[in-house]
Amino acid sequence: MSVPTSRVDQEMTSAPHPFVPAPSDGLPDDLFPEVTVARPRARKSSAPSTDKLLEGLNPPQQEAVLHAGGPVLVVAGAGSGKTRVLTRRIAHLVGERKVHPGSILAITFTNKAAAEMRGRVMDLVGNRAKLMWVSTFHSACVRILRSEIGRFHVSRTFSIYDDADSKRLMQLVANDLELDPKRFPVRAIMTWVSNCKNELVDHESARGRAAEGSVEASYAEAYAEYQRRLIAANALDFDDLIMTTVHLLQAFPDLREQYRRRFRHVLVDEYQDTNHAQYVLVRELCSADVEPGPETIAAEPPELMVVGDSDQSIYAFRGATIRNINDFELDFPGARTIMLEQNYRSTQTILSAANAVIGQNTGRKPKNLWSDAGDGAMIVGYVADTEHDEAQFVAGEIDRLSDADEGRYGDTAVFYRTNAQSRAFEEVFIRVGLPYKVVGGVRFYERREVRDAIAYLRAISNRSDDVSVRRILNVPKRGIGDRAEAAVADLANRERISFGEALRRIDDIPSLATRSANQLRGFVDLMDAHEAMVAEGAPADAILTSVLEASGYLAELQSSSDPQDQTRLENLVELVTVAREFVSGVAVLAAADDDVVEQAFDPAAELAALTASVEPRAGVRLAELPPEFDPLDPEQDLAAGAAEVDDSLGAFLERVALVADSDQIPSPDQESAGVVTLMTLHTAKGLEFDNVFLTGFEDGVFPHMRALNDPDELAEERRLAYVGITRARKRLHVSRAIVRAAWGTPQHNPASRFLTEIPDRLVDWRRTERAVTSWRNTSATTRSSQSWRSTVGYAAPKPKVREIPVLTAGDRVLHSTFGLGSVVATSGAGDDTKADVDFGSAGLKRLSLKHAPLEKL
DNA sequence: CAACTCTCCCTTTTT
DNA sequence: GGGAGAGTTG
Repeated sequence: MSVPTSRVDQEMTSAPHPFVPAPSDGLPDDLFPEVTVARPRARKSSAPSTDKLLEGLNPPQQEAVLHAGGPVLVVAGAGSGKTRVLTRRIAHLVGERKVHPGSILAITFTNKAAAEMRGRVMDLVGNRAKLMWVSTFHSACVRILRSEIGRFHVSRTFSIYDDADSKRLMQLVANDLELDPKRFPVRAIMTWVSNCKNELVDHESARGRAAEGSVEASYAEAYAEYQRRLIAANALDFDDLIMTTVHLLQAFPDLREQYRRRFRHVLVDEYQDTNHAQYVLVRELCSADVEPGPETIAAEPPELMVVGDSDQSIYAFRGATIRNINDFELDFPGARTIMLEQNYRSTQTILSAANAVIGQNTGRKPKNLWSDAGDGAMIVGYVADTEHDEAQFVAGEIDRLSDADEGRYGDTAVFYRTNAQSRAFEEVFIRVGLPYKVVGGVRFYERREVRDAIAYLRAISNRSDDVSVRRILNVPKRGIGDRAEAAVADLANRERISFGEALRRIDDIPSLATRSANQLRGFVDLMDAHEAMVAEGAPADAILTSVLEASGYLAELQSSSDPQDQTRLENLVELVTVAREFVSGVAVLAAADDDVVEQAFDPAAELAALTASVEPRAGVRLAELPPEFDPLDPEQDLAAGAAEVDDSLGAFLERVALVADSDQIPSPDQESAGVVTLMTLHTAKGLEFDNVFLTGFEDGVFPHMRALNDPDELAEERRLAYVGITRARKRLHVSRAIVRAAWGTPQHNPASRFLTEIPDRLVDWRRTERAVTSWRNTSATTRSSQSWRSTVGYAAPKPKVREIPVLTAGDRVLHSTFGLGSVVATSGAGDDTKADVDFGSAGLKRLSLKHAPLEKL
C-alpha cells in the first residue's frame, strides 16, 4: 500500500497530483478515476539447498540458521546480519526441514519489515511461503482475535483506536467524570492506562489495587470508564490488541494449546523492544511449563528464536523492557545463546565511535563489534552557528559527496532527535533544490481530512464507534451543534446505549429543535444508505467516494477559497487511491492463493510430514487431539483469508489502523532512491545508509532535555546515539548548532555529551566552536535583538537590496507568499518584464519582476 | 449555531 | 511559530 508520508514528499516528486486539476481549471468530471494496479510478480523458485542457504554466512550465523531443538537467543550487534539470519532460517525450515509454512510465526517490528522478510523468503522458497504468519505483534493479535470471535467481547467488526481516537475518548471520559484537568491531564491518564495494559493489569484489578481516595483511584476510575466505553464502541486500542489476546489465551487453555500446536516455530525480531504483555504472549505460546487445561492435550512447545541487541533498546518510553532479553535464559531454561559480533555494515572508524559511546553506559553486557571492512573515512564534525547554518552545511556536504561520486542522494540520510527539527532542513533543501523525503512527522493518516474520511468509514462499518460517529456528526457543517449532540449523548447515557443507537431514537428527545432533529435524521439516512452498500458487498473505495460526495464533504472543499483545502482535496484523492490499491491488491492476493494451492501444495503430504514433527508429550496420544480444529490444515487458513476479503471495508480499516508511516521508508529498489531521506533516530532503526548525518548533537536536544537528570533515560538516549551511529556504512557526519530556535525563541545549547564521547582521533572537525565564538564576539553584540532574532528564528532573512532577477523558462524561484515555483514563460522587457510562474498548489501567477518578492534559486 | 479571537500548550521518540 | 481547544461575539 502506497501512502505519502507528508505533504513535502508529494511536492518533491511533482507538485500537483495528476488527478487534481490546477485550481483555475475547475474540477474534472471524475475526481476519482480508475487506477490499474500492477499484479505482484510471481515467485516460483524451488527450495534452495542447505549449502546455498549458508553461503556467505559466518559460523555463528550458520549455527543460528541450522539450530534445532530448544529456545535460542541470538544476540546480534548492529549490522551483524540478523535479518539475513532470520530469513535464511525460515527458508531452511520450509525448504530443508519440510516445516509447513503455515506453522511459522515470525514477528517483526514494523509492517514494512514483515513485508520485506516475507518477500525474501518467498524469493528463496517460492509461493507456498505465503502461508507463513509474518507480521508485527499487533497484526498477529488482530488476526487471532478475528479468528476467535465469540469467545470474547470482540465482535466481527471492531474498530481499532489509535492514539488520537483513544485520547478523544479519554477526553470525553475525563469531562464526564469531572476530573480536574490540572491534576489529571488526559495525556497523563493515557500514559497511566497504557502502562497498566502493558503490564496486563485490567481495569478491575487496577481499581482493586488503588487505595481509596488516592491519585491512583482517580486514574483507575478513568481507566474503568474508558474501558467500558471502548467495549461499548466495539473498539480496541493499541494496547488492548496485545492485552486482550494474552487474556484470551490465558482464559481458554484449550485455545492456547491449539495455537501452541499450530505454531511449530516462533521467531521474534527486535526482542529488546518487547514490552511485558508481548513477552507474556511469547511465553504463553512457547514456554515449556505452561499449564495445559484439565481437558487439554499438551504438545511440545514451538521452537522459539529471538533476535535482539540490548544496546539498541530505544522504546522503554512505551513500555519496552530490556529485562526480556537479558533474562531470556531464565525465562526459557535450556536456552542457547549465539553471539553475532562481526559487523558487515560499517567501517572500523564508525564502529569504534559507536563502541566508545555505548561503552559509557553502565550495567550492560560488554560486546565488541568489529569489522574487516577497513578504517574508511574519518568522521566529519561541524559546529554551526544556528540550525539553518547546520542545514546548509549538511546540504553542501551532500552535494559535494554527490559530485565526488561518493554517495547518491538515495544512499544518504539525515537523522535528528525530534520531528520538529526537520523544518530547518526542509527549508534549506527546498531553497537549494536538493530532493528529499521526510519520513514520519506530520503523517498522512493524522491529517484532518483523512481522519474525517476514515471516521466516516468507521462509523459506517461500526455504528457503535462513538468517537468516529461524533467526529463526523457535523462535518461538514450540517447544522448539528453542541446542543443537539449533547441531547443525543444524554439519551445514550440514560439508556446505556451507544451514541449511534441513540441517533436512531431522536423522536424520544422532546427537547430537540425540529430543525436539529431533521438534520440528525438526514445524517442517519446517510449512514444507513452506506451501511446497505457495505452489506451488498461494495468495495471500500466505492463506499469512500460515495460517502465523500453524498455527505457534501467534497463539495465543501471544492467550493472553498482556502488554498489549504485544495491540498486536502489532493489528500482525499490519495486516500481513495490507497483504498483502491488495497481492494485490488486483496483481489490479486486471493487469486494468487489459488495458484499456491494448485502448484505448491500436496496437502496430504504436507500434513503427514507435519504431524510427524508434532511430538505429543508423554502419556498423551495424538489421536486425542480435538477433532474440530486442525491447526495444520492450510485450507482453514485460506478460508480465514477469504473471510477477511469478503468484508473489504473492515479489512481496509484494519490495515489503515495498523500501518505506520515508517512502513513507507523508501527501499533501495524503489524509484525514490534518488532522494535524501530525513527521519528521526527512532524511525532509523533497522535501516542503513552509505552516508549518515547525525544532527542536533546538543545537550537538551540530544540527549533530550527531559532525559538529562534521569540516568535511565540518559542511558536510553545514549543507545539512541548508538543506533544512529551504526546506521552509517561508509561516512558519518556529526553536527550541532550553538543557537537553535525553539518555540520561536533562540536557545543556546552546549555540546552534547555524546559528542565528546566519540574519540577525537576519529573526527575531522571542519568547524569548531572557536571559529563560532570569535564570530559571535565581533558581530552578535552589535546586532539589535530584532535582527538577531530574525537570523536564528524561523523567519527567513531577506536580502536588504534586491536586484531584479533575470529569469527564463524553467528557472526555479522562491516567492515570499506563494513559495516554491517554476517559471513557465516570460514576457515584456526592462522594468516591465513579467514572468508566468507555476506555484503548484498555489496556482499559476503572472508577476512583475520589478515588484514581486521573487528570488531566483 | 457558526465564525471569530484568544490562550495555552507544545517538542520526545511509535506499534 | 503554530495548532488545537476554549471562550466570545454576531
